[in-house]
Amino acid sequence: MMLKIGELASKTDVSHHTLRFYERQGLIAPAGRSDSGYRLYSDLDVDRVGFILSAKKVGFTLLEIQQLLELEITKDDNSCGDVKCFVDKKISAVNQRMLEMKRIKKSLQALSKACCGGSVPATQCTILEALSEQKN
Amino acid sequence: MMLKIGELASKTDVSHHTLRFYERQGLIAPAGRSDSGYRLYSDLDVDRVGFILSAKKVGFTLLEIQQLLELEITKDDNSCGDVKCFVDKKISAVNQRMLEMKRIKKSLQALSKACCGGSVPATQCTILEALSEQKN
DNA sequence: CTTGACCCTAGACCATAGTCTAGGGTTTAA
DNA sequence: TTAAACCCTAGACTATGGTCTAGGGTCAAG
Ligand SMILES: [Zn+2]
Ligand SMILES: [Zn+2]
Ligand SMILES: [Zn+2]
Ligand SMILES: [Zn+2]
Repeated sequence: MMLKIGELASKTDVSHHTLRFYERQGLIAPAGRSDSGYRLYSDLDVDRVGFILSAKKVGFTLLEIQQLLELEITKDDNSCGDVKCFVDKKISAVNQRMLEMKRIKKSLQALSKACCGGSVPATQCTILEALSEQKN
Repeated sequence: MMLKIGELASKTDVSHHTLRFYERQGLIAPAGRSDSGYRLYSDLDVDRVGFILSAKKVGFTLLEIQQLLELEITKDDNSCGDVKCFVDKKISAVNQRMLEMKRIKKSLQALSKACCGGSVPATQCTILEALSEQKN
């Protein structure tokens, strides 16, 4: 019933290095310790690693996951609105980054389009010229 | 005609810290040094900082900018095709990242949609439940 | 001749998410 | 009893793009 770190590692496919790293980051702590100081994890801890992995898959950072876990643990004192708000803020941040990436993509495509791409020397390459242009 | 680092910094809006950092990264080197060891920059160096800033704006990393500068310097020996290929590879990478962001955005939106967002306790919050779900 | 503004090098520090090593101790099985 | 396999802590190291400090040297004006 209690797992040592190596067992948890193979069960969750998270390395023991990473599990200890998550512990230092305050994401997970073993349910107890053996007499010799070995970490001992319970089934709840296994679930917790699952939560962390799920949250990572949807793009949350470790800090955000820490906050989500806090919400989870104290969920009786939090409302659905609190949790949804947390997710919606993340959606906004993701949207922001996507807009920036779209801008970048368009700029790059414009550069690519203007370049002949031939085997002629790049002496007059429009890409290099565009990047060299002074915007004063 | 020759600028000291502080002058280049205010001219380009790049801090002297960052200029020295770029130098360590091999992006730019002063045209010369004064007797007392001060960095002295030429007009070409000003252009070079402009190139770096332009390339940053379209999303290139410092390593990529280093490679682009290499292309620029040896442009007589490179073809337009080489330069365009470099940009197209970057576009592919950007597309990859955008796909991943879209996946994340959709997941987050699905989570948000399923949650009632009300002021009821989050004890049965579908978001927390979805993240807790085991995918074995 | 001192003050302030500038310059120098070398190196520490920040976030982010780990990975790995050194140098020990423990457990288990042959 | 000894070797393998596991565990422990503490801390270094990776990439990325800087920022900042410590502890000096230089230069110009008053
Ligand atoms: Zn061309
Ligand atoms: Zn071209
Ligand atoms: Zn609800
Ligand atoms: Zn909810």
